[in-house]
Amino acid sequence: MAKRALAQSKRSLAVGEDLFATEEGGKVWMLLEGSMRLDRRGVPEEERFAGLAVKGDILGAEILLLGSYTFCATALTPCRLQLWADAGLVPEPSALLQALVRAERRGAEALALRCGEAAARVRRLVALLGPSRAGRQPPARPALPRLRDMAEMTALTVSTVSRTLVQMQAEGGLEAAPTLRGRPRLRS
Amino acid sequence: MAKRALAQSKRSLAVGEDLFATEEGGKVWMLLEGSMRLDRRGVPEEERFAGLAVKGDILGAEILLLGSYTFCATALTPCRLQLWADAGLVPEPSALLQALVRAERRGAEALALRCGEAAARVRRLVALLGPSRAGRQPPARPALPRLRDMAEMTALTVSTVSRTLVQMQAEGGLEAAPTLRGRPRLRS
DNA sequence: CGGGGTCTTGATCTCAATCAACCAATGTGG
DNA sequence: CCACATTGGTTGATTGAGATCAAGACCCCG
Repeated sequence: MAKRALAQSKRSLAVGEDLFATEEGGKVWMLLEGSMRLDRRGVPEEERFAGLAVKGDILGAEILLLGSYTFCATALTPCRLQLWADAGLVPEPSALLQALVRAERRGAEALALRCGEAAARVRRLVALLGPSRAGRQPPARPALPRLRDMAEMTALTVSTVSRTLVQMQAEGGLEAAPTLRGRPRLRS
Repeated sequence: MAKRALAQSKRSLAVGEDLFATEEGGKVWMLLEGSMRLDRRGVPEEERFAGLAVKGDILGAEILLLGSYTFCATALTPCRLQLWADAGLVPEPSALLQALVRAERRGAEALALRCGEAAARVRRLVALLGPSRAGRQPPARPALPRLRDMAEMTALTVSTVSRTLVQMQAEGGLEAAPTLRGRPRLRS
């Protein structure tokens, strides 16, 4: 069983993939690499975006209390995850406290993505999930999410985000953005 | 000591009062009545608003982990609070989990206050902290926060919020808003 | 009474939404 | 292998919702 648990204790997601969609086995994950968005299901399109997760954040903790997931978590960039808790593996109080603190901080940051001018918002967003700078292996994939996602997070439109990014990298604000140009996501 | 603890286990706040400003004794509170806003300190005015708390939410849990408060909590409406934890009184895992779930939910709601048209945002806001409807004793004070606060939460301006509220109560959308007209806050 | 805070209201202007093409990359099916 | 559909990104022209600027009313307090 130790072996089986180990085998299932890691996961990878491609851009656009959904963490909780397939499996309903109440597991809680920690995000090791990449960034994800949380969405409320069954809400009118516009106001679905419910939160953001970056390296070290906890996803799906509500399953331990409620027995079902509140949000739907989708990969913004390629992600690696590690099992953090499930019904048989309850986290320690200090770990829970840490998760709580991180959740509040992340909430504040997500809010800040939605005030000020368009350029400032986009800049804040890339700063938030940008630190792929220090990455070792050259990131084959562009570090930025799709424009559609960035638009929803910042409460802007795709057009505006595109214009802003173009201008940013013209001004050098985005260090030679790794050609985040068009290609459909690879589905399973 | 039991008596002392009891004596200090409740607190009340008037509109505009700050929960953590005076006392630095690392305590964690639960909001029993009213609503509060969280702010990041030392941030350029605009993007300070960091979160929202309503009845049942936990405030200041980070003190247990970090030893200092991350946010500053200010009363939007008159508040009553109860001691929830401190250095000597650590909460149970299930309570922590509950706090985490509530924090995430509240974060999502705060985000939703910043998308869509102005009218929709204000409507969502009053719906969120509005349920003073079912209140027993007639609320002497208007249940709504100051326009300044509502403006910052919705990322609108005071002018726009005012215009929106006026129109809402003209259309009956706000059931006879209890004359939320001008009066300076009462400070301590 | 004067000062500082809150709310209201009007006039003007601007930033980003909207509408609409268009290009590039991918995958699909004949 | 090539037409085609689909998805993601870019760009231009126009428009409108809300910001901005400004003034005034009201309330409270020292």
